[in-house]
Amino acid sequence: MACATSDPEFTMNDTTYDRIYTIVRQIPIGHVTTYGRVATLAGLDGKARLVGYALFKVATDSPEIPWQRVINAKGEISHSSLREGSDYLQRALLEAEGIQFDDRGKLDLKRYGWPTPWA
DNA sequence: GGCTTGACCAATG
DNA sequence: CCATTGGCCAAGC
Repeated sequence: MACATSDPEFTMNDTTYDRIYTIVRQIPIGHVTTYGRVATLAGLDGKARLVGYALFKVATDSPEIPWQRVINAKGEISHSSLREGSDYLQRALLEAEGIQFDDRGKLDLKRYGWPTPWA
């Protein structure tokens, strides 16, 4: 099979997941985005559910992906039964990037939202 | 191949 | 603000 692409990251087929990985990797430090936003940027507008599901799978398989910078539309960190207890870890990682959280564990999307400027 | 579950979102009441 | 509903797609059984 002929692979004309020189980039090892784009040698894979443009599957749903590969697009999500690419978007998440482009999130700069100190900024965050929502699942819906990633879905839209990945061409999966309205399918935010896929982002969450796919991202979770790659999170454990691809530590190079800053999945911690992806949160829900409420500007809060989502948590699942499996990740319950690790929610603090995600928050700690974001705080380490200079992101401040509210008492309720929320952050200001207007300030940390990406891509900027936030709508 | 059909049913259930899932890190979601937007709209409605 | 919280609860409920509909939608969308993929993976597991």
